[in-house]
Amino acid sequence: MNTDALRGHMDALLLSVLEHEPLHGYAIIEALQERSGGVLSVPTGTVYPALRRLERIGYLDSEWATVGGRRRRTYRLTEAGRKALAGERSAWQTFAGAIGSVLLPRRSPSP
Amino acid sequence: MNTDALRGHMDALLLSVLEHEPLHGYAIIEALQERSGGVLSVPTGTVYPALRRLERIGYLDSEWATVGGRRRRTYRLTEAGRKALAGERSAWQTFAGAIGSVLLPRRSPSP
DNA sequence: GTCTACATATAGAGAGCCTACATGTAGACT
DNA sequence: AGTCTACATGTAGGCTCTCTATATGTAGAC
Repeated sequence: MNTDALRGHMDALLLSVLEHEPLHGYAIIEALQERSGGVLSVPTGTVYPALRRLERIGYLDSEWATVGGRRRRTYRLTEAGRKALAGERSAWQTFAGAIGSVLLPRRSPSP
Repeated sequence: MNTDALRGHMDALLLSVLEHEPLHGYAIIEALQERSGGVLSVPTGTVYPALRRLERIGYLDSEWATVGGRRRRTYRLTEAGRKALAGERSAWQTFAGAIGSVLLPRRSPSP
């Protein structure tokens, strides 16, 4: 389960994972996989550029840390990012509702 | 509500709309809009090429008709398209479930 | 000495959705 | 007669993002 279907939803996923705690890229990938019950395996070549893009547009900021001899870049949500997350969430609900109602229409209830 | 978010889900939408009756492009666009409660306004430049693509890979076939002096190309689901639709539906449910569980986590239930 | 896990990054390809434009009929209104 | 809107299909080109593949390096286990 892993096509281009993610397109347009990565931002929401990344912002959401960072909502309650700052994380570095590698940990974000693990968090996505864990939170989605193993469904979302997002490759590093997707996540790292996306994080930089989100930083560039002001939704994240980052700082370097060294833990156990390894360099990490830790990302945290900005205020703008927090607002964007709220927007992304409601957009997702609208979107998923719309797709759902086309794809999985409920039988008309007994009259 | 109309970004690139549709990417990867157009096939499912089109196949689904054609499940119970053949329709021509223009009518498909209207059906999508109606079924989604006005949320999905898919431009013609998206739908017509997508329909041709689906026909090329064997999920649809089409024939021309003239109704009230206007030419229509009516698309109908093939057997392969019907199978693909089933796959798209379950893929959507997996996908939406995964995104949902990342984006809208339920608070842990009282222990 | 090698392998795996941890950790980040970039280049290039590919897919497909969107904007804009082109074309044409039918019917209503002025 | 002329214009406007709804109906109806189609293509070209741009753009953005995701993915694959590759590169680099540390730490710890075996």
